[in-house]
Amino acid sequence: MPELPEVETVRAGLAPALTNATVTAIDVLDARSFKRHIGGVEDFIATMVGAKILAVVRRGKFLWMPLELPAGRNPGHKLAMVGHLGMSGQMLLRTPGFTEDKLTRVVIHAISEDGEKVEMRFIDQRLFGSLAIDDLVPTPDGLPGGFSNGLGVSSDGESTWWRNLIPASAAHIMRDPLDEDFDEKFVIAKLKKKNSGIKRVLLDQQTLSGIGNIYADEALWRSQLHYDQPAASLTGPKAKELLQHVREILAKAVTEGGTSFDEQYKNVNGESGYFAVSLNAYGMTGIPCKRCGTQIKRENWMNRGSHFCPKCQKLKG
DNA sequence: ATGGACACCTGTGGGC
DNA sequence: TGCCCACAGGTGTCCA
Repeated sequence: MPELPEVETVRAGLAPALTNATVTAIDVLDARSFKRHIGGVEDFIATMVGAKILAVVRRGKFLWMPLELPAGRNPGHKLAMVGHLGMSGQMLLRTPGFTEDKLTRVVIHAISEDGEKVEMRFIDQRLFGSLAIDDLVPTPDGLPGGFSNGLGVSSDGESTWWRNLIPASAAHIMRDPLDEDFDEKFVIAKLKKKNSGIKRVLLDQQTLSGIGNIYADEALWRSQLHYDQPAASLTGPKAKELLQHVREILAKAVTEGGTSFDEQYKNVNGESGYFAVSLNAYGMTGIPCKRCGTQIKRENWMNRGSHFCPKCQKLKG
C-alpha cells in the first residue's frame, strides 16, 4: 500500500508523539509481524522495553527509530527499531483504552517526556509489513541516513550520533527524490546504463527509493512515457523531466496526506489522505485520459497492474 | 545484468 | 446465499 508520501505522512505523525518517549510495554497479537527480527519476539520485547526513542527517521518507504537503551544495557552496537508497512501496514497513535482496531498485530506502549501515555498500534492486513530491531551502520556517503524534519536533533543544531547512520537492513536502499542529499546526476547516470523498462527502474529501490506502483504510473503518465520504454533510451533532458515529475508528484501527495482508496491507508489518527482525487492514470482503467480523451488502459505487468494512456504513452524506439 | 516467477498473507468485490 | 477468481500502495530470492 504505502509509498513514500504515505510513509512520510505516518512518520510526520509519529515523530511529535514518540520523539523522546520511553517504551513501557509491548503487546504481541500476531508474532508474524516480527519475521524480520532475527532474535524473535522475546528478544524484541526485551530490547524495546525501557528504550527511549530518539527520533523517527525515513528513507524511501523505510522508517526507523534510533534507540537509547537504559544505562547498563549497552549491547555494543547502535540500535534502531525498523518498521516497514509492506502493502497494508498502518501505524496508529491511540490513547489507551481507545477501541481496538481490527487487524492490530502489535501495540507499543510508551510514555512521553511529559508523562503522557501513548500507544502505537501496528495494524497490518496482509502481514507483509514488519517491525524489527537492527544495527545502525554508517551511511556509505557519510551523509544523514534519512529524513527526520529536525525532530530529535539537539537544540544547538549539532548532529546527534544516529544522524549519519542507517539500519543495516536498509543500507542497500538508495536515497529518495525528496531527500536533500538525493544525487540526481548519479541517478540519471544509472538510468543511462539500464536497458530495463523505465517503470521497472523507477520501482527499483536500489536505484532511487520511495516510488511504488501508484506514483510510478502517475509520473510516467505526466512524462508521456510507456512503462516498457528502456531507461537507457531516455535522453538526458527527458530523464531530468521524469525525475522532476516524480519529485513534484511525491511532494504534492505528501502535502495531501497520501493516497487512500479504501481502509488500507490511514494517517496516525486513522484519517484518509486526499491525493486520490489527483490521480490521472493509476486505477483509472476505462476513464478518458485527461490529456487526450483516450481510455486509460490497464495491463498485467510484473505480477501487478500498469495503468497508462495507450495514445500518449507509446513505446518509442 | 535482466527479466520472470513466486513466496510471503488476508480481505474484498464482482460474476455466476 | 455461497463459491471461485481477480486483485490489492512491497520486497526478497531463486532460476533461466
